[in-house]
Amino acid sequence: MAGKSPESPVRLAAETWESLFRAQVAVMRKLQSGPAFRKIPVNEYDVLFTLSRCPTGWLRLNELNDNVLLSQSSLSRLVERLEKRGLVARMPAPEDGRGVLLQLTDEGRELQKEIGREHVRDIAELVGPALTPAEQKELTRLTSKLRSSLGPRPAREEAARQQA
Amino acid sequence: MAGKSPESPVRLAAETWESLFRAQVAVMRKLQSGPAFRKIPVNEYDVLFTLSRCPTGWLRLNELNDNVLLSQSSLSRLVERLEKRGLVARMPAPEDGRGVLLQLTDEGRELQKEIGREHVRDIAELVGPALTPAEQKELTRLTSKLRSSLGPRPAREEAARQQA
DNA sequence: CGGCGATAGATGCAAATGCATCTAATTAGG
DNA sequence: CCTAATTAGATGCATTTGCATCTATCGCCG
Repeated sequence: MAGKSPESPVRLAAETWESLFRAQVAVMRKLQSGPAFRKIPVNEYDVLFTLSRCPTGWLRLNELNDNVLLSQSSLSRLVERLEKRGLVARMPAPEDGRGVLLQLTDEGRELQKEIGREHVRDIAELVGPALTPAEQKELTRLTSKLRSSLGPRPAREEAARQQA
Repeated sequence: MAGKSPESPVRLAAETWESLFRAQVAVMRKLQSGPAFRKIPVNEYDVLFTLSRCPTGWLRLNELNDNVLLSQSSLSRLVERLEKRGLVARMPAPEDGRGVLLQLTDEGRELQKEIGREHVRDIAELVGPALTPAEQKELTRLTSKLRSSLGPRPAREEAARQQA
């Protein structure tokens, strides 16, 4: 027998996902219970964060939906809430009459920064002691590779200018 | 890649978490939309899975709660639903009059196995092509290390004095 | 023993979520 | 051009979720 495989590829992949998933749950649980998220739920912060990272400042609702683990309708209403609270602004997409563009308001940007600072500090306290810098870099590399390999971009011609 | 930009430890940790989180979202999104989860929501499957992995077969409700990203009350009702569907059975904990023990019913075990098979296949199709076996092992190692470093067993006595 | 704070779960209720569906705008095809 | 098929978002409605609170039990200490 040429190959020693104590573990099948299928089983290995399952184990990898299991471990990744549990780690995410464990970290997220700690983060959620921290003081940073008393003012705003994690999902809503995530939207503010994604908008803050958008180079143009404006983002389409459906592109936002790729980054969040929410159904389209839930995201629609979540954004509605954020708008009602004055944290984001909407405008009809110039090139597509169906679309909606979003950006942070000044208030939204400020709140994101404020929460973001606390959030980043909490993360550092959790992840920093757990992994060496080299391990963190490797973990980043592996998760990035995994992610990019999943969604090789829906490859629309116009999609080139989305985000960097 | 010259190490030209000296990244702060805080920023590195944030980047690591960001990447881990996005990867998890991306994978979970694909898995959820797969055919395996038409019969049962992911959260509910996760409970069945955790129970199936329990060596004794019985698990306390509060221990279950550590594995799932749900509030205590939501888990309570989720289990209530599962019981109503005949997938899990409850019994009062023998040593602790407050506690509840859970185990899979035969039907629950069968459903878990059925979904589990599809689920594992889906995972393999997503993760397998994305990372080499060595990379998968390394990712497993890093996420395990991260997780174990976070929750080094919330010793009951120590846990009380953390909250204030 | 008896009281007191802490822990395990359950429950009322308001808010969030998802599914199915609807409308409007874009694109494809004759 | 005009019509069918597709896509972006919004909305009605039932289910699920979380927060606050409640009950019951456990553990501790005098």
